[in-house]
Amino acid sequence: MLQQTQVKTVLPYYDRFLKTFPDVFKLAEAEEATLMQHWEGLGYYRRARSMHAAAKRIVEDHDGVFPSDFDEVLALPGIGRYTAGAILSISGDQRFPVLEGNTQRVFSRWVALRRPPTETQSTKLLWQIAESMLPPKKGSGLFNQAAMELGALVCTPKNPNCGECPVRKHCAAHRFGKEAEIPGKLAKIKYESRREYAFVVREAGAGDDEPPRYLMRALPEGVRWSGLWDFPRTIERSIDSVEEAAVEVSVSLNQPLQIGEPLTRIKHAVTKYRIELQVHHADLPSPSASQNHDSESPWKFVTAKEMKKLPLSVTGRKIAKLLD
DNA sequence: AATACGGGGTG
DNA sequence: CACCCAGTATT
Repeated sequence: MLQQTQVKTVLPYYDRFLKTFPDVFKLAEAEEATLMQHWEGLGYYRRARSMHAAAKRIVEDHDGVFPSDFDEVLALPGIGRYTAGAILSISGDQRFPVLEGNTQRVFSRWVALRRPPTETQSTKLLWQIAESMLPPKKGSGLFNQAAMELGALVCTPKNPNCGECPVRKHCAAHRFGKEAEIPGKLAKIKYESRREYAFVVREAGAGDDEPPRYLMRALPEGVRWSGLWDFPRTIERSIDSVEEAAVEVSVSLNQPLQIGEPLTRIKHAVTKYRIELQVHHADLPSPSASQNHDSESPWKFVTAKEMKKLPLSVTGRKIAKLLD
């Protein structure tokens, strides 16, 4: 959960997660949708799927006991060098270093590294530094956590609080007065603006006493928000007009889509993309077609109440709230 | 080596 | 708005 996500953000998720999945067996046998439900809003959803796969493998290959061998931990899905080192140093005080956002910055300043820390050579050097600074025998877990905590609370990206830093006397960046310029600037991200469209398709021909149902589907493997549910929407490229978007969505629905009134406009960001999502109502002109989709189709009509129990993307959730 | 993957917090 | 977060997997 903590990969690329601030501790403060994770805390409430973590507590709920442990209550629902108190051990590796519960996690392994859970439905993926249940897992995703608990992950909703955290982002980087592949982490949840990887964790699920890892739990299954721990049950199958390790008799339900988390491995203590570095290479076996590293081999688990979703676990790289950082996470393997963090787990083994913190849980068993094994002597492995960690290098992540915080320690990258802390050690870059420590040695006054000129180059951006993400360059291959820098990364190699920083891992060596992290390893060399570990206490020789006991205490690697405590050291790693302290180093990360120092980065999170004192040695911050902007306006580092060197006056409070317990190790400032040994920090090369501070000695040179270069703490503001180090770590070196990363290559500037090229942001890309996109316009995308979503459609709220209300089921035609439902009785007046029935709650309305809306078309949704779970995103398939290999696309954004894989494993989450969402309304029909465009994805993967910018689209200029609602008409063009309707055609695109019609293809995936395998039936024509009649554009209705605009409902809302949601701005959000996915990595380098800044997306303006235009949301329209829409109809399926032939009611029979809306009921007779084949069993291969992922699309389903869902009530607002049912949406509350499905894992939705954040934008999907925002739209769902408007329908309730 | 570059890119995809989310969403929220912060200055 | 730009940058960053207790990164990993894939191309």
